[in-house]
Amino acid sequence: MSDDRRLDVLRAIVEDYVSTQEPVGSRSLLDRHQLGVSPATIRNDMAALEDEGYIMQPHTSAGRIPTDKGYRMFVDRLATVKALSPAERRAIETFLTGAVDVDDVVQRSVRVLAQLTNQVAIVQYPSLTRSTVRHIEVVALEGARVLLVVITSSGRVEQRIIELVETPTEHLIGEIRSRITHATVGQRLPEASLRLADMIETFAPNDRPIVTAIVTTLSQTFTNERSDERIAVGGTANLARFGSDFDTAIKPVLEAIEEQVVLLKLLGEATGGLTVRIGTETGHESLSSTAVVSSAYGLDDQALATLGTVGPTRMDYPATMAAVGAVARYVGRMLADN
Amino acid sequence: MSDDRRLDVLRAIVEDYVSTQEPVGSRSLLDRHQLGVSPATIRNDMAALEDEGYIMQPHTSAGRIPTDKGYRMFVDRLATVKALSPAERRAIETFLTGAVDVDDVVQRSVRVLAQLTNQVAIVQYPSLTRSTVRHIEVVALEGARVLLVVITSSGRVEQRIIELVETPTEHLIGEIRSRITHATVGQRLPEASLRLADMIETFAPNDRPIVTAIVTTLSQTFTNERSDERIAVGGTANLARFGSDFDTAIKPVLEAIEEQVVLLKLLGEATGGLTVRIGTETGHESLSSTAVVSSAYGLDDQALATLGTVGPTRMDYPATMAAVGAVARYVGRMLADN
DNA sequence: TGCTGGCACTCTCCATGGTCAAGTGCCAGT
DNA sequence: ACTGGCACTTGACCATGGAGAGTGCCAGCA
Repeated sequence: MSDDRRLDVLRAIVEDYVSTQEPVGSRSLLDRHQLGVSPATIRNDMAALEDEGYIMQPHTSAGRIPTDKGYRMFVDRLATVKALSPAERRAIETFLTGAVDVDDVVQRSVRVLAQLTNQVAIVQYPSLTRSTVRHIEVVALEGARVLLVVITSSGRVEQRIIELVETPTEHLIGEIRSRITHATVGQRLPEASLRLADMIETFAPNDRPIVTAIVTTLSQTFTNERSDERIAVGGTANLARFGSDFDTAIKPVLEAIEEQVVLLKLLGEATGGLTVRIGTETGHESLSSTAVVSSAYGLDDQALATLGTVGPTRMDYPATMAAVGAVARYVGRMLADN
Repeated sequence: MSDDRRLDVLRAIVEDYVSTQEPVGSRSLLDRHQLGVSPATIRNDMAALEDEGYIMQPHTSAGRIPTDKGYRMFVDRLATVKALSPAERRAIETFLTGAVDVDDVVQRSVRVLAQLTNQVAIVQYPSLTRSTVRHIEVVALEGARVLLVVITSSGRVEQRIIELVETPTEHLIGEIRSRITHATVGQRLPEASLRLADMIETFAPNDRPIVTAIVTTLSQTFTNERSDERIAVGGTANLARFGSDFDTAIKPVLEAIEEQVVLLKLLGEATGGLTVRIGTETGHESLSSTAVVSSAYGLDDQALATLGTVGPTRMDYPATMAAVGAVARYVGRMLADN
């Protein structure tokens, strides 16, 4: 028995099942693919594939459907990369080009990704902790209020307003601004946070309460988990494609979306390239019929955050992977230009 | 035939149907409510209510379910206001108290509202056009870049970075800042935008290109539709309660959520108090089995934006209305304190 | 005039059972 | 090593036939 043909059969099963959503039998498989052998031969191959755990039967007299292991094999070794059509490339480009700020880039990418893949799209906002400080501004408002603004390398702007116990002199504000700028610009945020702490000592004891208040708030902003974990979700209407059983197929995904922490874990710390997590590989019981395709994006070589899609395990992997990869590249480029 | 009793029957039908989700017949209705009459009498009343369009039968030999008109009557004249439990009040309070900025207030309210009502919750961000300018900052960054920051009365902070054709002098920046501040602080944003336009003339011709660039960007920020229409959505997992038929019950709602414009229309320009839109009253064909409960929220008497919930028409109106009202009041208070 | 008990009727729901088609496993033959 | 053939399994589909819930209506009663 030829090993090659057996893998061809597996590929054919995955492709047919993905497009028809129905268990595929030996006959209908031959109708769609020229394998040059008879149904009986296919049946033997199928039996072997089933023994090895790549496919299974929903019930005795039905066709076969791929298992998670089967999809995994398909993704790793059988799928041929499907290039995006020029129209799709253009769609991504024109859609993203109009963005005016980081927020807008994220919103738009989530839309375009959902539309391209017909799945639920997730885009994580550029991580604060992985960015560097580009600019810091300290501005006195009315009374003892002070506005702090941080601009990061990815173009993200974070601001905080605090109320001091006493109104600072203009000179002090200027001094604080320039020393903070000197200490932190160009640093990664976590490191900048450390530098700030060291800086308090360099001020006169009288000024320290004010300096401490400002520095503490900035430090919090630098290491703010909440804003580091922000994500945008889109394409939830595509949940229709997940299956007809609401409780087992759709509800778990909606719940995961509500729990942003779960979503972030799903996207995972994709180190660089495309990551595909199939069924139980997601590490969540309730998402066993779900697959996640994700990719890091960033400026040049440096990963800023992650984006991806969530769909049923029976998805068109080559197309989805191509779309996720392409959007990740474009988003990275957009943020680099900024 | 007593009109009073007929309305009692309608109330009983609504209450039973909401809690059981099944058509209610004359017998089971008497089991749960002491109406002091026989089933036959109830049947006569039901027939009359059906003639008037308040209830209907899904099929000949089934119980009755309320029509949109029936729910409307219930909401307008029959429902007794259900006060929130102390535990619920406390939940809202503790949940919202921890918020650090406007963004956080909105995120938290959407969560608490979804949890209280077990429905899909929607909160519109405080409207820019209905706020006043509290503070404006113009800061020179490196090169010819300038950072503009607007702080509104509701505590919202908008910022924009622009690149000028030429590096402005520090003196010019200071001048621009003070004149803009003078012209706009305390004004509503649309009016502030008008004032800005008039201001350009007061500068020396040489400075006008720079002033114009800054003023134009600020003006755009003041009247930015995109950020005026931002909304947060939560509790989508509660869509499970909408019904079992995905395509007719759930998908339309998901699609409405994707189309933020539709959502905003749904929330509507609730002028002040609680607004309830039932079924076709939403003005959307596909949402005919959906009801929207919304309320404006704001500082004191001034409406800032709207929040509410989307649920099936067979919802617990008194409870939902109480929750929406309470959250709206708390959110208004939170933003006023700011 | 309004309420009640009774009765025939209608319609959905569900369990039953039989047929059909798809698909399988296996075996003997090439 | 592949193929054709055949017996077998099983879910999907459909018609059938109670059972149960609920109705409308009528005649009788306060």
